[in-house]
Amino acid sequence: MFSTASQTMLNQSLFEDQDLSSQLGFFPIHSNFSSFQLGCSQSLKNLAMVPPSLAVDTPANLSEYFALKQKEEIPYQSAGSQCFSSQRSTADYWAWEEMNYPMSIKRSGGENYLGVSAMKMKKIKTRRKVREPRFCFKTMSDIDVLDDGYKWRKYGQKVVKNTQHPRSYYRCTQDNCRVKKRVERLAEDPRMVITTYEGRHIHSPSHDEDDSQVSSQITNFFW
DNA sequence: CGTATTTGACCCGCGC
DNA sequence: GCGCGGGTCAAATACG
Repeated sequence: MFSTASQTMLNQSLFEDQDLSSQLGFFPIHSNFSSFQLGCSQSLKNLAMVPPSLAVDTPANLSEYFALKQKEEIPYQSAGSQCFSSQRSTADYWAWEEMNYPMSIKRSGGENYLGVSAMKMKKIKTRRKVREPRFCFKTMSDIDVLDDGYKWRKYGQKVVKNTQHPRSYYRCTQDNCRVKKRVERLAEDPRMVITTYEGRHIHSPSHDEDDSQVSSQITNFFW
């Protein structure tokens, strides 16, 4: 069902580092992207992987998956148990999300460097604040801002160190909805777009289409 | 003219 | 304490 041209290209890209992916149970992605700087096993305790059967490979599928995610219709899996037990064949995993509790990790250099994401988790631990749930996608697309059914307003752009592509920051335009997302391109492969969502919408997508119909179609499609 | 984007300034947590 | 760097703010600008 996902045997599209983009899927093939995506997999080729993702499989570049077979060792690390099989070792960690998820794909090593752009080392300069803070949310993906989790190349150590400890961090997996705080991640939930997207089930392979629900892997999405195109912007359209991303939109569908995101819609489901927002409605909590897709159960989260604990990466800590899934990745290192029976599910060793994790080649289809390509996205992850943070679980909503702090982790105790120590910062280390090189490939195991933990970026902002992890550092903020540490802050949360000390401040006893709960971080908004986050999950992210790696998608092959010419379009930076993928249509996920929600309306976003850009509030910042930043050139992250050691990358040539700027990271863009968006906020949901809906009143009282504090969902944010970050969009950036992979340095190693500019064809890939990484979208990170933070928080959960308090409303349904503001699309012109018939949302309920779309939703039911998606549900039937997956389950 | 109202709304969205751009972009430099600013904030703040972290490591040294 | 200081500097770095990611994230956010907000004034200026663009756009319709």
